[in-house]
Amino acid sequence: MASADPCFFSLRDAILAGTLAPGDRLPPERQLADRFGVNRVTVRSALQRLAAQSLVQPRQGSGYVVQDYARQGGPELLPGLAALAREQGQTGALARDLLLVRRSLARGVLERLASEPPDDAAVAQVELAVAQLAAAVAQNADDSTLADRDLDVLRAVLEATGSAALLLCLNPIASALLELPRLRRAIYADPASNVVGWRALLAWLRSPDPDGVDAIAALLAARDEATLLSLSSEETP
Amino acid sequence: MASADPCFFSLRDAILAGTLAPGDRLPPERQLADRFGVNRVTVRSALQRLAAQSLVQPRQGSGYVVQDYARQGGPELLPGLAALAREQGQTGALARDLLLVRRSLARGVLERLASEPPDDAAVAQVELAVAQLAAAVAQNADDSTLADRDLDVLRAVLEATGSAALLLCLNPIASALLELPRLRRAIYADPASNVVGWRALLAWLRSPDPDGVDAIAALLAARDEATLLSLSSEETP
DNA sequence: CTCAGAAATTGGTCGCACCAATATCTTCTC
DNA sequence: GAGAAGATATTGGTGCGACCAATTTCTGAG
Repeated sequence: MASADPCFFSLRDAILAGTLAPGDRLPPERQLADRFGVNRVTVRSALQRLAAQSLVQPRQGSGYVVQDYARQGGPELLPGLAALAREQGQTGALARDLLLVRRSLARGVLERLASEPPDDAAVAQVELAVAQLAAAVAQNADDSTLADRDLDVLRAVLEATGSAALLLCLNPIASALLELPRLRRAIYADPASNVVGWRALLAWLRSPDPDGVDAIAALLAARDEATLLSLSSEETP
Repeated sequence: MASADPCFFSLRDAILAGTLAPGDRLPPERQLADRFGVNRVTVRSALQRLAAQSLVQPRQGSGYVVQDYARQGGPELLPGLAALAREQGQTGALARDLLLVRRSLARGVLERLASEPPDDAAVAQVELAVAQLAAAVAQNADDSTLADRDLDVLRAVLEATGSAALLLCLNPIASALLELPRLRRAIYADPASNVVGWRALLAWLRSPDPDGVDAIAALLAARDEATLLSLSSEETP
């Protein structure tokens, strides 16, 4: 009852790690099936998943060619890269990048909201999400729960813009963040200050003015800075 | 010799358009195979592609449930959404969002580069990309070529940061932009000014200082503003 | 009415056959 | 001997039928 997962992850990790370089050709399906001890159908299932992530490209009659995921791939690869980085203990650089992207998207949202203030219902949604986060903090919830609540807040803010593109870009970033337990802990090393930050954003949301964008952005940047500090201090022990 | 594509696109569009709402269950594989006149293997191939994009989730014994792509999906859905919006002639909102995300990511890059100036080799790469774009403009290349060259510039800038996350986030945005021909034309309505903009960024790159970030960001924003104006003026005729 | 167990439904895997596109080798021509 | 046209082998794509595993639904005993 061998599953398709081992085949998928084995090949995926080999590509992400660079063991299989762009331009390389994979062994033929029948051979892979033999090697992994599964049926060709199962191998094909795994290969199709790889192709869906732009990691390989099938060429009938020729074989599967490894793609350059840096040029073709999307952020859905980030969770996998995060898991890989974690195994190798090199999460620092990736964590910094993820926070940067998140912050950048957040700033984009602020600019949008400054020019088009959200309606009251949307603000109420954000308010609710912040309240639930605060409640979770008060109950000393585990950081997994806190992360979920925190993401709900950000999601509510994004939904206030009515922009699908922003939401879709954030989702994989969020998933990748959750793949890095240490980063998750670092983000919530000081849960209370997180709530304070969101409350500041909420206050701005109620009367959004362009001048406030920089202030909020600076606040988010400072928060990420603190997170990274907390993360690096945790590296040594 | 029916292919998996019709099945895939039919279901995908139904989900993106909302005809199939989150929580709905798809007809069973065998029934879909019958309806589309293909084998179950082919249907499974299409369904696995949908699952890879978080549009559906298979549940053994139960069926496929439609997911809420706004919460689960990633930006790899944007090209599909773009194609759908184009058919309905409602590209304006999506175009604006795409430009916003692109601009936001670009600003994130600037901040990173301001704190960590790129090495000379990376700057040279950007220089080369700008030169090739300028050459294409001088030759009056079609906007498809221009778009590619333009993206190469942005890619070179991102690579200067050495950040995989930023690159992976940009890729699907770029693909989605290319799915909107009108937007593509609007971006290159005035190719020369594009080159000017990149040259300004290039100049900043050679001696990046934090104070210049806002200036470049404003320049990018103005550029997008002009693009949207050009796009909306094209709508009426 | 409740709940345990049987039956039906449905996705997951297997094995084999055949088709279509590509790559490689063979053979013929010059 | 070099190049080109055709034959052969390789390799991904699809079809068919079967069985397994998880879930749901139906059935009947209490």
